[in-house]
Amino acid sequence: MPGNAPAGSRAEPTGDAVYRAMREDIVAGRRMPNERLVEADLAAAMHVGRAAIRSCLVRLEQDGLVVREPNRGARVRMVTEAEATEILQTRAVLEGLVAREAAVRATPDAVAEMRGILADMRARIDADDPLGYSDANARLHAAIVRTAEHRTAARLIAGLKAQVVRFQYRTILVPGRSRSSLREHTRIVDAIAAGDPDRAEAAMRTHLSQVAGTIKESPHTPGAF
Amino acid sequence: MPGNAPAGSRAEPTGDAVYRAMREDIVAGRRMPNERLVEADLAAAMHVGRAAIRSCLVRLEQDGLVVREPNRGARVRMVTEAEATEILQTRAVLEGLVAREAAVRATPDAVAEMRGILADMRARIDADDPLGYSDANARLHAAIVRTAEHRTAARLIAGLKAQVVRFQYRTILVPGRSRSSLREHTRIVDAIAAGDPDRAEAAMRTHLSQVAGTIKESPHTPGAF
DNA sequence: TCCCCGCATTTTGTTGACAATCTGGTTCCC
DNA sequence: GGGAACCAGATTGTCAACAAAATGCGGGGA
Repeated sequence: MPGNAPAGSRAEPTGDAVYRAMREDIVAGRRMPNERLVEADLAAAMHVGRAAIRSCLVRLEQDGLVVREPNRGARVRMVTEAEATEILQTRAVLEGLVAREAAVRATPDAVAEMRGILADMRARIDADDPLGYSDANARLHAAIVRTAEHRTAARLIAGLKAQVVRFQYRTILVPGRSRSSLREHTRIVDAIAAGDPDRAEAAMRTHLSQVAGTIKESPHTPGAF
Repeated sequence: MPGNAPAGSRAEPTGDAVYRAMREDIVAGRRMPNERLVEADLAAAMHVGRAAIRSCLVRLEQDGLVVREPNRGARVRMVTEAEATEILQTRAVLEGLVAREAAVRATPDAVAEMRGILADMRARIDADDPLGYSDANARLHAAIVRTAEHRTAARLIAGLKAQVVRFQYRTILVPGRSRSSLREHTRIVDAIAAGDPDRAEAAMRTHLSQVAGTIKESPHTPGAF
């Protein structure tokens, strides 16, 4: 087991904290796309040296969350609709791989957890709680990724997800989407429980294709975040 | 077209050049795994400030090519065999996606180019030139990726490839591997030429499964690079 | 009125020095 | 003799100041 990050140990004192905070700001939409990220301002706002900000911006650029032009500074990266589609296609095959691995490795405990989350999702639909549903949705995908024990795919998926959370909110408001989504998720979990990798992968891929289709069809809401 | 890096423009004056050089050093194996990367030394060796090296190391860490521990510096990342397998699995699904897209988008010109490369590969086998074959191999994959016009997948694949080039050389020496490899590649190109996405994806995935299998079965050669 | 040129401002890129931390060997005490 | 504290060397993390570059504005000329 190649030492993954020991959860308890301290990482880069300031640098890592700043990175996480900034990243969270961007993915949560607190920083608007195309917003300029001036190093001095950020440093002052976060009570930290400019060097830390700089290093952080480099990392975020590598993550694809910001763009940095040579002598013109950094801006929050604008993800176009076409690119969001690309990203979702990519996520689809990666999560397909993860579902496949999960089907191979799933323990009864893991399956039980997934079924529990499915039940929660159903409850959220009945309670007409789209945000709660969305949250349970995320938990289910996370559980599948965890079960797969595939660090490489997990890392890539996390990176891609961060780039498109902004588009996510569109799907959770489409009427009737939740019910079909739940059906799709149930099929995925069934395949994993049955230990059928092919079916698990196929189910995951059709699920994410549906999501992509929903995003493409849903209307633009430019400044709506 | 969301402005990709305009090839001709100048990027970060020093930073980008240093990054590319260092990356090439690691990928090409001129820096051994686990080798310590001391900022001051690198800065002196490359005639550049420590800040540039620092920024470069941060980028390489995000690429997964180096590991940086808090106050203990950076080292070239050691990729275990198990991890190489993970990476190849991931590449398999990503290149599968790319092959699928290529099948949809392929123009007659693109297909002609691929067939030309296939012919070259055949010639290299007959000439008993494994390095030339390996090179043509890379060119074919690159041509497929180019045809697919899928920037997201292309970026991820490039990142993964960089991490495992070190293992690549094992496969090209396995006797008889070249001929089956050529067969697999021919099937991929046939499917792309026929505009059959499903078959293209399947062919690419079986091909990369074979590669993964070959790597796993081939013997360790610890210090051999 | 419109366009082009030069200047001041803003912001990034770079350098150097200093502080904090870790490593490894040494010494002192039991 | 063994183990723990300690000290010197090395290396990273941080900061402040300087230099280079780009942007935007205002003035001058056609």
